[in-house]
This record gives sequence, C-alpha cells and structure tokens, in this order.
Amino acid sequence: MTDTPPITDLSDRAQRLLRTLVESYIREGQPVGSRTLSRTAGLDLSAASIRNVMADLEEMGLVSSPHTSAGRIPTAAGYRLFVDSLLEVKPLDSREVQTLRERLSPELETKALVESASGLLSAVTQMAGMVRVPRREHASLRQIEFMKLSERRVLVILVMNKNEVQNRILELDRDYSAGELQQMANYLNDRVVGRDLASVRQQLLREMKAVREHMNSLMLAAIELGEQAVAADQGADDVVLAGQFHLLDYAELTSVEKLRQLFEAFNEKREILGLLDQCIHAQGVQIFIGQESGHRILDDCSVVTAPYEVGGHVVGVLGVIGPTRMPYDRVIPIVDITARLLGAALNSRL
Amino acid sequence: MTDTPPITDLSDRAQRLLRTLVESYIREGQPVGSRTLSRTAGLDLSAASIRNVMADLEEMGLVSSPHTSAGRIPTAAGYRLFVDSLLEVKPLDSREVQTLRERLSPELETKALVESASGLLSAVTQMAGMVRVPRREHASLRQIEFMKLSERRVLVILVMNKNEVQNRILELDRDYSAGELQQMANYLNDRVVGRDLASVRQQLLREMKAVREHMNSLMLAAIELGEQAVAADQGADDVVLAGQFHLLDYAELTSVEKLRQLFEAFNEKREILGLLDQCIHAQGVQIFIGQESGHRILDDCSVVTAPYEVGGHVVGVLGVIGPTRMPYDRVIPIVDITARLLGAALNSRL
DNA sequence: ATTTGGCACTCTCAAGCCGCGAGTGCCAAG
DNA sequence: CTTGGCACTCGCGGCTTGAGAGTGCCAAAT
Repeated sequence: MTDTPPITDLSDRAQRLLRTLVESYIREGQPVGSRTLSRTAGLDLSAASIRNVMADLEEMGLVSSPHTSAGRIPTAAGYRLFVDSLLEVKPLDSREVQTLRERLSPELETKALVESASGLLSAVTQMAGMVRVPRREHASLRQIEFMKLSERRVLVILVMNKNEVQNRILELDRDYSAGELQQMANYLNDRVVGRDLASVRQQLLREMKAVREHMNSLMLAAIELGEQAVAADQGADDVVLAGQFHLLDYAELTSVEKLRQLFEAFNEKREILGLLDQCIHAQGVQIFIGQESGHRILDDCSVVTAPYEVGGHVVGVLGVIGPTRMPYDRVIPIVDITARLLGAALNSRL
Repeated sequence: MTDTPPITDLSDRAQRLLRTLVESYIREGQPVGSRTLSRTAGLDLSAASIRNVMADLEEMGLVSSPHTSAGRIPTAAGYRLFVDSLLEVKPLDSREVQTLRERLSPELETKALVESASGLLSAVTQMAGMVRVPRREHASLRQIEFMKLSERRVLVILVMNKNEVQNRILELDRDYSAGELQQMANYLNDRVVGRDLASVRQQLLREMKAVREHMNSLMLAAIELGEQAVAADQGADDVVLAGQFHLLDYAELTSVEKLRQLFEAFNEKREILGLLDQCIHAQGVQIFIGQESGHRILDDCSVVTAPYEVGGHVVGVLGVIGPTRMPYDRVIPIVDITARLLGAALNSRL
C-alpha cells in the first residue's frame, strides 16, 4: 500500500531536495552534489544531512550517481515524480502567447499552418518540434465538382472550407460527357454537402448496395466516383518536423552513433508517426520520459505531446522532442497552448 | 603560359602518384604515406623516390600533410586537378540505371517525383541529396477554370499537364455570377491555352494596357483575374533535401559546432537555394570542392550539381552534398543520370 | 533522535611523461 | 636519376600522478 504512490513515502524535506536537484540539473546539466544542495535548497541543513537523504533517494531509484564521486542526477523515475508532483508550471507571459497567436493565423492554409506550428514549437523551445497533420475524417465537405481533363481522366475538386481545397485525378472506366459529370456532381452535392468525409463515405457505400438494381447507371457511377473521390485521405499519414538540429546542442546526446540513428528516424518519420498516433487519444498534455515512449531511439529523450481539436474532435497531435533534462515547466505550457491555438486556427475557418 | 594549366607542369609520374593518392584517400580516409604509394601505384619505385615527388606536389599546393609524420592528403587544389584531369568516371551499370528509372516514373505527380529524386540521390550516394523544384515559367497551360466558393472568393484551377493541377483561391473586388465566371474562363482559355505561364502573363499584361478603354468591363476583369491567377508561382522558391543524416558518418566533419551550423543551414534552406540557383545556368555536371562554393558552411564539403531540363529549357538543378573526399567517379554519373531521368519524367507527361 | 563535523576513501579529469610506430628529409652510394 | 640508410619529428595510446569533488560512515553535539 505504501509503494505504488511513492510520493507518500517522501518527507517534505526529501521532496524539496529532489525538486531542487532536478531543477538544478535541468538548468546546469551537471551532477549536483550535497554541498550545492545545502547552499541552494534553502533548508538550512548541512551537506552531511543532505547526504543521508540523497542515499535514501538513491535507494528508491529516484536519483543516481554517474560514479562514486560525482553528484547525483535524476533517473527517469525521478523526473517522473518531479513532473507529476513537484513541478510548478510557469504560465506563459501574454506577450509570448500573442506571438504564437499571430504566427498561427487562420488565414493560412492547412499545410502552412502546420508547418508554422512545428517551426514555432522548435524555435520557442530550442528543441525539435513535430506536428501530426490533421486527419480529415471529420472535416465537413462543402462542395464537390468534377472537371474533365481528357477522355477518361477527371479532376475531382473537394472544397473543404474557406482556405482548403483538395483535388484528385481519377481514371474512369469509360468516357463521360461534361454534362454527365455535371449531373453526377449535382447528385452528389445534394446528399453530401455539409457532412464529414467519414460519414459521406459510409453513406455512399450504403447507397451503393441498396440501390444497385433499381437505379440508373449514371447515379450508380456517380456514387462510385464519389466513393473513389473521398476514399483515400492521401498524404494524411504525415508528420511535419522542424528544428531537429537543435538536438545537436545537448551534450548528453553526443554519442555520434545515437545521433545518427535519431536523425535517421527523423528522416524516415515512421517511428515518429507511431509515437504520435499512440497518444492521439490522450487528453491534454502527455509526457514520455526516457524509455517510457517505448521507442529505443528515444531512450535518452523526453517527449511532450498534446492533441489538438477541431469541431470537438481530436484531429491531430503535436509536440516536441528534447533531452530528458528539458525545462518541463516551460515546455508543457508551450505545447499545451500551441495545440489549442492550432486547433482554434483550424476551427475558425470552417 | 605554363602556370595556368598546371597539368603541363606535372610529369606522368607525378600525375600517376597524385591520382593514386587521391583515390586511396577517398577510399580509406587516411593520410597516405610514401611506402603505401610505392606498393600500390604500380610504378616500381622505392618509397624514397616517391618522397621526392611528394615534396614537389606539396610545394605546388596539391597535397599537404596534417603533421610531420603523417602521410599526405589532397588539398582542394589537388582534388580539383584530380577531378579535371585524372578522374576516370565509372559508367553506372545498367541495373542501377534501371532502378533509378523505375523510381522516377512519369506517373508520379511533380512533388512526389522531386522527393523521390532527392531521396534516390541520397540513398545511392550515401550523402545528402537536394533538388531545386522545377520552375514553371515554361510549363504550358492546358486549361483554366474558375469555381465560385462564396460571394467574393473564387477558386482558380490551372491544369498544367496530365499529372499536375494547381489551384489558388482569389479574393475578388466584387461578386461575379457563375455565368460571368464561365465567360471569363472561356475568354481566357481561348487565348492562353498551350502557352507557357511566362508568356501568358506577358500577353495578359499587354492586353490589359491595350484594351483598357474599348473593352467591356467583364473582359477586363477576366484579364485581371487571369493575371492574378498566373502571377506568383508560390512555393516555387523551394528545395527538397534528403538524407542529411548521412553526413554524420564522415569523421572529418565531426566538429559538433560545424555540424550544427550545417544542419541549421539545411533547415533554413536559404543558403542551399542560393547555391543551387547560382549554377542553374551551367551546362551539365558542376563540381564545387571545399571553399569553391563560396559558402562558409560548406568549406569542408564538396557539392556536385546538374541542371535538368523540360522541353529544352533548364527548369531546375539537383545535386548532392558530401565530404570533399567523396567518390567523384561514382557520384558524378549518378547526379548526371538522375538529372536526365528527372527531366525525362517531367517531360513525358506534358 | 536528529544533526553535524570530521575523516578516510573513491573516482574522474587534466597534465605530464614515455615509448612505439609511421613517416619524413636528406645524403651518399649505386 | 634512383635507392638504401639514417637521423629526426610527431601523434597516439598507455601509464602515472596530483588535484578536486563528492561520498559514506562514525562519533560527538544538540
């Protein structure tokens, strides 16, 4: 009963010391000794007393020493406790929020908006930023049009909202006249407009089965064409990274081999995509410290993510990757606010 | 007369030795001593004799020794001479060409094609690949259509070729009916289709001045709208990079600070863009060794580029960035062929 | 019972030293 | 002109050493 929430095991003093230690290590990047703690923790204890506490903390697996006579550094568990119970999150000052808001203008088109968000995350935190591009399942469809390109090729135009238009080129099974295409578009517009892509797709599939016999072939073709048009959300399996190079600044990641692997992973994106997708259903900011993310390559890193919403649905995730000793008190609100602002920007153009 | 083409100053023997030295250094990455050269150059000379030649080469600034008792390594000038006069370019074997050709299928849309090219360059050479996206000035226009989105917003669709469609959203000064938009489109299609963007733009500007008075206002509006539509080739100022992480493998670039700057430059792209633009008018493969590129960040790198053409016009440049000791004999034909294949792929879908 | 000063101990890190190996330059003999 | 020989230089890995930082533990003090 006393070991699952280790916080109850910890005296105020131990908590205070752990907190000071973590803060100091995050700031300086160097092991913290008892002497330093006795000076900075404001507890008016001698170094010797502090050493006793540190020995306890070490036994609990919250801190460790790189070698006998270095100070202590937090372990992953130490960071975890720190983040969960000891951290005081600094609210961003309104000037910073204002800057973020300006750079995430609803006027931008989706891609630019996402790139801007990723760039901002990296610039503001001095770490790597990442944004999972928004899923479109719940984006509602405003209008659908066909445009004949050549005999069997037709351009499908899906108008999503004020600032976003998608188009796809489809290969048809036979030649349709411009008039036929217009009819098909009208037919589809009648029954899909204002609905979201996912439900449109479902409905089209349903209708296709239901009316196959007693329906004229043009309608059937229309449905099929519509289905094809809204089917694959191509390119949606993507994530936009920015500022990876910032990670070169952190000495603790300096094993060239590790760095290489990390950058290779950034290049491939697959792993990052998996990471982000796995926390798309979490509520609010989520933090993975060290191995918690489950991805080997990120063992020495921490990841802070937050989902963002449009129209009440989570449509994507964004976050940053940095060293485990990142300034969580700043990073957490930044990621949080950026997610809200990105959501808001996407939302306000529906 | 004897100093501009230093090749005439060099005895056959010296050339042979320089060549062997450069090849060996490119392969091994380590200073080459006289002993090694005497064994590998196939000249049947003792190490002592070779030392004499090496002293000459050093005096000419073609090689240098990192310290008294290491072997010699090529200087930038040495690489230059090697590349200009001593290099035997290996033709790619047809299997490799075939692979490249398959991955650069004309079926892909422009963006995918460019990304594929960049990825291939990096994967095949194990260095960083880069592709300047094609300019569209000379891309001919097939069709132009307008689609009304809301009162004053209209979607302009520019059909460029079989696999490429551009669209832009324009804000209008007044409300046009769907019929008016159709008329405008017809008017524009009559006079622009099949011409390239640049000349279309010029013509529209000319007509705008010429007919301002005795023309009905709809035509004038059509011209203005058309002008706006083809005006800015947005997003064309771009370059697609790939495989930057490969550069982490080369020990000679291992000063973390330099690497950081390099990756920062990759991130910003501006500098890379400048580099590529500066060699867009060169014919065929161009090589910058060390400082020759004029960009500080690339002092320890070499750059190999080649422009690619569509319809007889150069529309872009591609290339690779790697260490000065890159295997030029392989890299040069790879860059060359990739440029040709990319051009061909873009061309065959006009 | 907790806190503290003291002390012995451990370990890293930087500096210095040493000998090896690789390579050079030069010279005199071939 | 070429070559073997020889003295010399220099970087590198290994070893030692001393300083500094920090720990753990104990006995005395509060």
